[in-house]
Amino acid sequence: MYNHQEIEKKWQDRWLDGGLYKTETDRAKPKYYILDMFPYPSGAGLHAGHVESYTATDIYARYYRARGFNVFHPQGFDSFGLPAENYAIKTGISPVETTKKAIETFTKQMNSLGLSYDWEKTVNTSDPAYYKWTQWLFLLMYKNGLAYKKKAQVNWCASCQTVLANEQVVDGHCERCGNEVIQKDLEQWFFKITDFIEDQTYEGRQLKGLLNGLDEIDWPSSTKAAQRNWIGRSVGAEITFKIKGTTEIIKVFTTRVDTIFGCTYVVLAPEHSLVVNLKDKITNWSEVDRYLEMTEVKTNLQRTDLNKDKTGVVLAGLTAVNPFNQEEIKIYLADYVLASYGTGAVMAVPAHDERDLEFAKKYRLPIKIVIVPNDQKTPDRELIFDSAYTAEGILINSGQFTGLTSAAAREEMTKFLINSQQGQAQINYRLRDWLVSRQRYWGAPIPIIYCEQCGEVPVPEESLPVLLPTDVDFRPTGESPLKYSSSFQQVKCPKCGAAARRENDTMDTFVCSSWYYLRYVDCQNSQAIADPDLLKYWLPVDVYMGGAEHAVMHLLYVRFFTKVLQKYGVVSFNEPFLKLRHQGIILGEDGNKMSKSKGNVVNPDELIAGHGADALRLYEMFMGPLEDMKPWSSRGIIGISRFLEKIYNLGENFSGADDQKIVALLHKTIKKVGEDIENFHYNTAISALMIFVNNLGEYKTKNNVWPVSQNNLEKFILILASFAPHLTEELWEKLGHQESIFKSSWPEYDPQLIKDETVNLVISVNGKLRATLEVAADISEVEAIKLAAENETIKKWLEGKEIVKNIFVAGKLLNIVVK
RNA sequence: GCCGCGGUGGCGGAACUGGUAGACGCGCUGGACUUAAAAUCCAGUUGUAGCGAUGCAGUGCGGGUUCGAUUCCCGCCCGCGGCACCA
Repeated sequence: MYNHQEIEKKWQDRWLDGGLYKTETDRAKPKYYILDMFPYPSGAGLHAGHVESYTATDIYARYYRARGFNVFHPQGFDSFGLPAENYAIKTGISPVETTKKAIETFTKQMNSLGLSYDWEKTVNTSDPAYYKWTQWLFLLMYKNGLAYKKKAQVNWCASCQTVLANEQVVDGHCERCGNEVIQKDLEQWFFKITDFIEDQTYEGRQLKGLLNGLDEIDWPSSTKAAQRNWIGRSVGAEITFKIKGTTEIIKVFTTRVDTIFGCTYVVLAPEHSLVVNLKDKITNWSEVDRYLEMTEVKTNLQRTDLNKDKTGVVLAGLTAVNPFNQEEIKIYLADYVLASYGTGAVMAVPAHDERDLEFAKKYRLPIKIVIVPNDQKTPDRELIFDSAYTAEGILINSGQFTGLTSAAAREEMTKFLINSQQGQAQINYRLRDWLVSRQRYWGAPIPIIYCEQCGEVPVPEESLPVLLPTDVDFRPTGESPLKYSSSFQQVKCPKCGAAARRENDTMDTFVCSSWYYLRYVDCQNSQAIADPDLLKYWLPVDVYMGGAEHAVMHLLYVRFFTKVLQKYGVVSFNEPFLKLRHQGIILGEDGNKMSKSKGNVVNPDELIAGHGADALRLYEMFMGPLEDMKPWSSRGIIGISRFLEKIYNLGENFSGADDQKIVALLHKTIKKVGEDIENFHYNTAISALMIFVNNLGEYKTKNNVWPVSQNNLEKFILILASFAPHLTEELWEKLGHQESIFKSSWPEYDPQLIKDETVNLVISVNGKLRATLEVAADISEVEAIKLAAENETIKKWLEGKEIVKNIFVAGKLLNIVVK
């Protein structure tokens, strides 16, 4: 009987005690670095999604080891963060304690899945030996002007009592707790991620930026697209409008200079500095002031609500001048223009922009058509009044530019702007610098000291790490709890020695996870972030696996860090992860997202106890394509248990000579499973393994003996081993092997054996299948036509018809075209 | 609105560069074993007409290219994900 509990426990103990997964040091072998996104060690333990992605990489790691690669496959813990801190606030138990316990649980659970991690290579972001280097990296950024403090409108979550990065605000709400995010004017630390959007040259080296780097990596197109969207590059022009009778100017940004002859007014964001500067010239100030007050109390969410009516107010007494035709136009203030993007001002072209049209209709502003479709037919005014013509076309009513296409006009008009010094070509980005400071306790302290004399002073490298104090009150107050730790605050200025105070804020946990992948290779090193030789040998990561929810945030930040590290010579590569794959979300059995409240959560521990780790691994890989979202099925895993029991039975009851058909199928299966693993097509790999067993089963004798030689059975077990490590290791031992199956090589298939001698030749008439004939694989067209003509069914279909032609695909089909 | 991905039996899904649609698994139906059930084994299982051989229809919808289309092209519909008053 197949007793999975006994077998799995036995081998897990032996593997760990025997150091089976210890990273090899033989540098002669080609390396292969396979990495999982490390988990946040929550108190809830592993969930089905963890099992899915960790199993996927485990199979990959075992396969590449069998293929002769020096595989590096570590795992660690992203342990700083809010849940542990919030738990501490509730219970008074230190995050240090809860984190330690959670990591123990996670490690135990991962081992119970038979995952082949080398636990000597691990990281824990809340360990001072780790965050010392997080702080070191902060200083690297600081020294190179990439970390700076700035007062700005920032995102504030009142529930988490901290500021957030733009990436952590989803639809105006906190990514963590769902609370609505408000804007606050605060002084905060930023990383200059915007410096790395485009390619740059540094000390004679070409460094790829965040945009172009995407072209060189094998990542899902959706993830690349998400990053490009987030960066939001727009190519256009900056144009200067003079304000009549003053020395002031308005700069606007547009991607459609070609429409500028249709500009009938200019709009400023309420926060625009001109409003205050020109207060004296504005004749309706009380009205303007009322509008300013009204917009000030609105949240960002309210202001960017697409469904609301556009509002605005004219700046009476002011007139702007269109630099192309000297037309004098009105200036409006409206909160549909964002202060944070471009110049905070736009030229309004109602005929060719929906937003401007809506505003123009409401305030009865002129609408002037300057672009017509390529057929030169002027769209009628009624139509324009309904909906703006936003497509490109041919320019009309545009002075010397009339008749040009939109694309040509943009070029010519930009030249005109440059020559007349009224503007320039301009590229704008949506991406803002990364706000990294947090007013929370459970994170890496920012290594900065403030001195009355010397100002902002970085902590000297030799004083790192700046330890997170333990004498704190966790309760959030809107200021970092570190402020109230006396041990933390007692510090002398590193420059002048006078009494000073520390920076109270900690770093965003995404900073900790932006570099962990390189620490694994030398995780004990206290002298350097990692030994350059080790970095050179193992990096970059060959395959990275994790959830698609990190498409922007983690995956963008980690690329940014890598580019910084490359620029300053810490690493020699530009992109951290050559190949990236996402595991799909596993839904509850009811098709909904798993959640405690819905009661549809599946528990890996229970499944391992009931069906075994091998069954759980195999089933999650069999459910469907790895990257797809798919519902759990408690029946489905039973099908896998049946399959594994069959194999156990096969391992105990086999004998005899091989059937040639079975041997051929075995070699085909070896080929298919290998190729499928390489492409992460685990579902079809498992299907192929099942087909082999099913076919072998058909030749089974009456007394239940499987007709296969030990030699060939071993080959089958070897290709199954990556999926079901425990069962295959057990059978391997039963077959008389002393050494682990995971020290064996992947079996080679014989190309001669997988060639079919006969094939089912499809005979179709006018493309419709009418018969299949079993024929020699190398049958000629002439022979095939002859055989088809003799076939009764085919005869019937050809009766009274004239054969126009025959299409013959060797070894596949013959299509007879008749009239 | 823009960008990315997808739509195939009762269900999860398979189908290489256009060439037997529905592999594999679940479920279901019938049978064997059993006092009975579970487990296991055998047969069947896209719909439809037919006792049957077999025919017809069929991969979201409408067109097209082709000897032949789930696969390629055009136009739609629907779902998921990203961005979004970003000018």
